[in-house]
Amino acid sequence: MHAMSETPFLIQSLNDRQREAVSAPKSNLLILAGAGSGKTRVLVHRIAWLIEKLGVHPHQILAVTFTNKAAREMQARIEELHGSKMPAMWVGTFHGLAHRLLRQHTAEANLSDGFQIIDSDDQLRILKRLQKNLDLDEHRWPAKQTQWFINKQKEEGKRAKDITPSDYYEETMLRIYNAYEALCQRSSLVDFSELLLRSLELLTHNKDIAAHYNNRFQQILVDEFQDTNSIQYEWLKALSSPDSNLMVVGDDDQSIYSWRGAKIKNIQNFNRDFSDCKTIKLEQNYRSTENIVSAANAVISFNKKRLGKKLWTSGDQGDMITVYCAFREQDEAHYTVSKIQDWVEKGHRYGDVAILYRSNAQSRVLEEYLLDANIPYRIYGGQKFFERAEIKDALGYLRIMSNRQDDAAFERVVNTPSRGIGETSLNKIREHAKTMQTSLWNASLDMINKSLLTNRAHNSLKTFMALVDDLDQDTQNLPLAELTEQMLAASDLIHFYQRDKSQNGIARIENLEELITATKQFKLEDPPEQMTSTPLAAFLVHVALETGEGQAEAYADYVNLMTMHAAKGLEFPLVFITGMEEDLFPHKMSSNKPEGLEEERRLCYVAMTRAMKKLYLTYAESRSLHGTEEFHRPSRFIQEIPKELLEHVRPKTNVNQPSEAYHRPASQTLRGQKAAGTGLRVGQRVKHAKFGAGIILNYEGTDAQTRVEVQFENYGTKWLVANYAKLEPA
DNA sequence: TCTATGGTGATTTTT
DNA sequence: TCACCATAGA
Repeated sequence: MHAMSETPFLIQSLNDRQREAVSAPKSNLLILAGAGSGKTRVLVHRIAWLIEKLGVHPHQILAVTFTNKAAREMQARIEELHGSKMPAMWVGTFHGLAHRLLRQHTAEANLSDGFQIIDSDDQLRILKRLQKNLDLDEHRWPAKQTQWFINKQKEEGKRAKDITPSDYYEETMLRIYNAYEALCQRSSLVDFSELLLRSLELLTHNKDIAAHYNNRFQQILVDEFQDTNSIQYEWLKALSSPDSNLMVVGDDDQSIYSWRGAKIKNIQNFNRDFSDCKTIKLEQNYRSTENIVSAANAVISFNKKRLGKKLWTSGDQGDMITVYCAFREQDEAHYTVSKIQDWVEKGHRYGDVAILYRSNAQSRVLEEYLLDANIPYRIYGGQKFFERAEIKDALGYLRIMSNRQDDAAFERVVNTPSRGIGETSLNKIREHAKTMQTSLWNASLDMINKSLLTNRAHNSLKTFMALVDDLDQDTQNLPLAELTEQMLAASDLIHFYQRDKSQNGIARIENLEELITATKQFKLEDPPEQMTSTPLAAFLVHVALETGEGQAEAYADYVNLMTMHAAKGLEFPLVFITGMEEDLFPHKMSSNKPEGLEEERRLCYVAMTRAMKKLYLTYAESRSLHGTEEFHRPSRFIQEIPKELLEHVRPKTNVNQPSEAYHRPASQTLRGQKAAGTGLRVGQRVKHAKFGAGIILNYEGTDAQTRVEVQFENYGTKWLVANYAKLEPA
């Protein structure tokens, strides 16, 4: 193997700490990897080292990530480094690997071979229906909240039977939880948290199976460890043994998902839970300029609960960090756009640029200005392909063709497009299914046999069921793409959406066509998918675990818009962090509790460390939020950055001599704007006791210190403190 | 079954 | 403000 001879060279290309991590003897390892410190590199090299130097067989390695993207990247880089495919190694996401375990042992996991995975949207629909069935008022018991409760319990490893209700609320939640568990079991449906819980139970209830994997997985590696939740931690414990080693890589300073159940404690207690553990810190940053690194360090140092780590770089000092104080969000957007134009005029790409914000709603104004300036952009984290309504409809048909007991799919498609099975008949079917303790499909069959429905519903239902049965029959031996095309035609879905001539309808048809393309491209590559009974079932598994992100054109040159959360793991030469305002960032929902505030600060650290060359922080003095004009102070995070790293910019607005850059937004956005706390507006005519008549050009500040700039007819322009100047409207 | 209207509430999101 | 929802009415 040529890889053997390459290894020394590759090792040399690492820094001391990285090399220490990669070449450590077999042991438990905690790698604290700062932003941009090359953690994926270390993970990948460690795997190569294990195989080539420490005699570990790929078969004995388990590598876990959070996202499919990260898993794919890791797999590709290992294979590239090693020089060949490594099918024996398990690389995947927590959910993907849990699924694989379950497929491998369906019987022991008490699942049928054809079990399918549902996403959170399906889960919510099931719960809504269930609650209606239980006669629970949807206002008093919002299904969203129930969903949250159930997932929370599962993530703590708790089944309905494990919980003793302490009040009426929990009692009710448990009733639903029980009904939900029963329904999923009956329909062979598994939700995301169930994948983990069920596979954990598989291991804890079957000592021999656990022993098999304990013995097999000698080396377990985990990426983004700071994001693991309780059940994922337990899951890792269950797969490891005293004879195996865990290498976890993470950064407590980048833990931004506690609200999703991630436990920082996992990384903080790792040393204690896993004996004989060595900790290595990767602190050299290869991404950003020194100024950016210093600024990020300064901000994060305000957090109290840290494992302690300080990034450094041997790179250039770089530019100062520019702080732009805008009057309004339009002004902020305009400034951002103009700086992007400057960047591109210097010969750089749009694709180098990221605009980050705390909440999705902030993207709108930015989009308007980008559109206006003809700058191509892309928003990350919109709706995922396989989550679109029309795609889910199509998948609903495919699912029920694959498994008639799938109640979620039945509900979705029985009357889509409408074929005369209304709410009344559906309720009867649901009722019947409930009393018979069976699926909607079986209940329908029974009702047809016993003629329990009105004629119209009877016939419609019969047609629907025949449609599904026939489709299934007729397409048994067809390739997936043809099967899908037949289904779209026979179900009338295509025609249903073709009738919609709007922009929206056209897009939906395009998406359905895209679905056919997806079926054409789908190959049975992953072993767990091979373990399903049919190619169709395999495809359904694939789409359930793979939401269809990131198929962006490889060399498309777009400005990237995304939330700070979505930016984690990415890097861009030029980064704008917008909306640096108190109550927006840190967000007011988080800033009351110290833990919340610390997480916001970590988010700021994450956002800042995305920037490689140049970082802009922008904020607006006033911003319309939920319909009202709000005034926010600049974010405290700006003040946490040492002054000497910052360069402040503020639009100058002088009506006589408008400065080129701010001409347009200034005149447009300032006019009519209220100078806070003064009762005065920009553009308003006023009279001063000494200076006489004038017009207000600008203002500054938001409290008792607010100053206004007035152009007097006979005395030129002056800045006056509004509270003292006694300006009268004229 | 489709459309219009009003009430409501409004971080962050992967699988 | 705006988008999403549920409900009512044609």
